[in-house]
Amino acid sequence: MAKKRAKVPRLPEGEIEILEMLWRESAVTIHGAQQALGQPIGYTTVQTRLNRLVDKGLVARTKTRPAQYSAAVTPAEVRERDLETLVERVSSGRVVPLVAHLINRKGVTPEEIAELKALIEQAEHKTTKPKGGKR
Amino acid sequence: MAKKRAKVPRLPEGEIEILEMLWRESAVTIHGAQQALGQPIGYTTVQTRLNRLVDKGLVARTKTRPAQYSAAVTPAEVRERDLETLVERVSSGRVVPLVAHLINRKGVTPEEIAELKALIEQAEHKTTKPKGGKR
DNA sequence: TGCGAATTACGACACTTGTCGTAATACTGC
DNA sequence: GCAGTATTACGACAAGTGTCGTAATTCGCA
Repeated sequence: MAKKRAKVPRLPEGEIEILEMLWRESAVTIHGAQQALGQPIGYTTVQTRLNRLVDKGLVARTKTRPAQYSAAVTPAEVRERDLETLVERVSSGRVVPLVAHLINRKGVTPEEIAELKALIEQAEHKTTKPKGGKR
Repeated sequence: MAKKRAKVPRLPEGEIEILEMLWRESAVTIHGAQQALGQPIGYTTVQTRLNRLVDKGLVARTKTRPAQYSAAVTPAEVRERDLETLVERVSSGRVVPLVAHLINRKGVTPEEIAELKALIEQAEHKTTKPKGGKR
């Protein structure tokens, strides 16, 4: 039986590729997956990759005849981990340097600046009066 | 001969581990590397991993007798790539959602908020008056 | 009910990575 | 110059992943 995996370790690039496709498509058959991946990959290759993810508990498969595959982990779970790792790598866990990097990297549009300001505004409120922010 | 690799693809966790060690130590012998890694890994294992990185052109090795190994890629190159990938994954290349995520993830201190404000201030100037934007 | 097509199960093969052991080579102090 | 040690080169093995081919099974329906 496929073992349920609570913790999501850092996934190989290829598996993320599959998961992203599933997040976009929600549920697909092998054929659908093959199409959705868009790359020239053989049918059985897709089948194998999908099934291996099922074995790992990262993807679910229905028992219906043309089996439907769907992600068993949320983007949040996977990305959270990646993000965590990256923040750690890039700036030892510090958020500000990373944001600085992001902003300076390619520049931001005036619209984005406005949005960022709003974000900080919000954060400021949450910080100064942590009345009962959920989570 | 080791082929020089201009582009740095997404590296496996283990190789990053080695590179990070090298960035910290700047240059080490195999013994040094083994020590620096801090983990109970065999000498030849370290040797192999290091040499494989050399083959890929990511690490340089001197021809001195106890060879000195050092990173041939900068943290910036590797992180830039990781960052690029992540921004793409998390928010399709959009910076704002990612920043939002970062801020909401663990919250930020008032000091950080001040720093963020300053950052945006700067970005704003750069954007509103692109007097001589090089590029 | 039996055939052809769709679907699935299995297993194979190459490459990468982590882990070593062992053989070959280079140095060093006598 | 040589023995003994430090260093390096080579090759091996297991696990994981990407790629398939082919055999087995299940359906739909004539």
